[in-house]
Amino acid sequence: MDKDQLMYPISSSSSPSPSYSKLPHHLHHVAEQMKHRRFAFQTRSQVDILDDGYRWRKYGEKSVKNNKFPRSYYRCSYRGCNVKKQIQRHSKDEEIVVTTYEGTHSHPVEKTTESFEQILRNHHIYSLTL
DNA sequence: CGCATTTGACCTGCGC
DNA sequence: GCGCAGGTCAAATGCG
Repeated sequence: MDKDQLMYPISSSSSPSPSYSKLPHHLHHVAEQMKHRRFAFQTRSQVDILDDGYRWRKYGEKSVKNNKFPRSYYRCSYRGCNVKKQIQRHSKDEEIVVTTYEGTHSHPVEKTTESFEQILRNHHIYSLTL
């Protein structure tokens, strides 16, 4: 199949085009800033899927080297929202779940307001990186 | 039917 | 180049 055809719809400015080669350099820089808004935290939890109030659809899973647990890739299922997250377990301490968010939601939270703050409240945060 | 997940193939960047 | 690692696609499949 023709990958270049069906890759990403070139719609908004936030389309995750795999290459910025056609952009001027200063816009390249801006695009970089916008997209790589990412942060991660680690919690001690039996389940890897923490309810953060958003609806996610899983789009991939890859094995991680030196780790018997895979990493799961999710995308926010709100139409047009390109926020992603990945979840994996710590290689040394399998009780620890590492959740990484990337991007900013372009829409309000759909579920209850509690969800995300409850995660911070009910789980012990081991590390947080911006 | 309309959504989500599974899963192997595929892509891309990087080091050798 | 080649091979690997990380990331993504999409057809098949599952489920309410």
